[in-house]
Amino acid sequence: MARMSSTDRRVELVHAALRVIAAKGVAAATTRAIVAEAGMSLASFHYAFTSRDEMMRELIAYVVENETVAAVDSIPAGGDIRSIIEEAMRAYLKLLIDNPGHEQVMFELMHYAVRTPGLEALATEQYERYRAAVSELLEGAATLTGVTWSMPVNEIARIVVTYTDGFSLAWLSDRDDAAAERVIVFAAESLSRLAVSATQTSDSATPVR
Amino acid sequence: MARMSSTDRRVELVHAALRVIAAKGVAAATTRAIVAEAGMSLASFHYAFTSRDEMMRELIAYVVENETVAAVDSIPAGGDIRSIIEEAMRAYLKLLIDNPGHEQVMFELMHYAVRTPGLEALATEQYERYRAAVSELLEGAATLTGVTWSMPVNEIARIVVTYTDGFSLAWLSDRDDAAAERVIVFAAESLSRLAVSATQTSDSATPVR
DNA sequence: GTCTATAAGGAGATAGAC
DNA sequence: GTCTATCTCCTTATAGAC
Repeated sequence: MARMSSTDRRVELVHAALRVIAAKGVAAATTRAIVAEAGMSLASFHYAFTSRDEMMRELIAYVVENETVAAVDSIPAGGDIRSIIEEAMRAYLKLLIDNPGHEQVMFELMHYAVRTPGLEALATEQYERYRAAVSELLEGAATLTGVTWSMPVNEIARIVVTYTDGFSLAWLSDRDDAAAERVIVFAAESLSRLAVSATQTSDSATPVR
Repeated sequence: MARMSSTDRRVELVHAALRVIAAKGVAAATTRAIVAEAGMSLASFHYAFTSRDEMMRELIAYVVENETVAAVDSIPAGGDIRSIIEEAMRAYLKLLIDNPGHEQVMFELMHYAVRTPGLEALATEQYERYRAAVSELLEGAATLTGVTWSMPVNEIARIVVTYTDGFSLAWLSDRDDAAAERVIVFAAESLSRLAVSATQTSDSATPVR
């Protein structure tokens, strides 16, 4: 194996670990399985990382840093706010269906982080980043359609993530595409009620309470 | 240790395993940890079960069979349909806050089942049972308040479980009670729109689409 | 039926040659 | 820097005494 900077090696090992985890779960991501996937020797692992724990910390930090919701790229152009939300959620569902392993890894890593002393903060940060990404999407959609949100956008993002996490778990358990889409239709409808047409007075919208 | 029927021993070992998992996660539920928790010898484990895998199958089947949502017992008596839904969800949130380990175990076991060949069906069944329990609650609440549901109750139950799973995950990651309650307020509001006052004609209600 | 003792293998981590 | 070989510990599972 050619020489490689320690940083590159760390990144490569993290990627290999993610592939192993996606294929077989967190429990199967032993140092041996990881180096086999990366095509390295076992000693190289401990040359790059002092311990498996350190690698897992870096892996989760990497995921939290880089894995923002990919669906954020694809704001559908036309339509009203309801259909934009619906289409964005459908796009996310498609990602899930096309690559169930990926989303399951996110869930498993989140549980791992919550369980592991010293890593709890990473789980919190992971969700903050989800909400931040969704918030951007919500603001973009509002601008596009000329509405304003009747609630802090971050609060709405929390509801969106509640929906996406919820139907993702259900889908992972029963793989029922149609049922997930029905939930999405309901979700988009309920969320669009939080949008106020900018030309309306604010109390013409339906407040939540 | 007194003699004990093999069935009793199996049940006791499953309970011990659940305690270990709640405290330290699925990965920490080794046969040794389990028998230590149960106060048995290692050999007793393999007298009761042929393998750890068999125990895990029985454990998940046990959980799926017995762990229906405890909040179902506590339908709040007074109020309209919206406040009943809200109070029931608050009751569930209280369960979560009082015993986070329990709900986390449910999530982890679900992921374990989805990952393990031969156990996928148990994950599906777990969610079906959740929905069945919630469906009962929804029908009870509808009867109590004299409304009918404008959608199949099982579909509404799916949305309810989407909400509860979603805000449970978020709460596990950030422990933000107030944020969870705000989601619950929104959820109850959105769900109550699916209720049609029995004296109204059905099209006076707001359909989802 | 229940125990102690142990087999057999996989895990993380390290020593030391090159 | 990277490798092979190995250490030590912990895992599931079993053998065999009582």
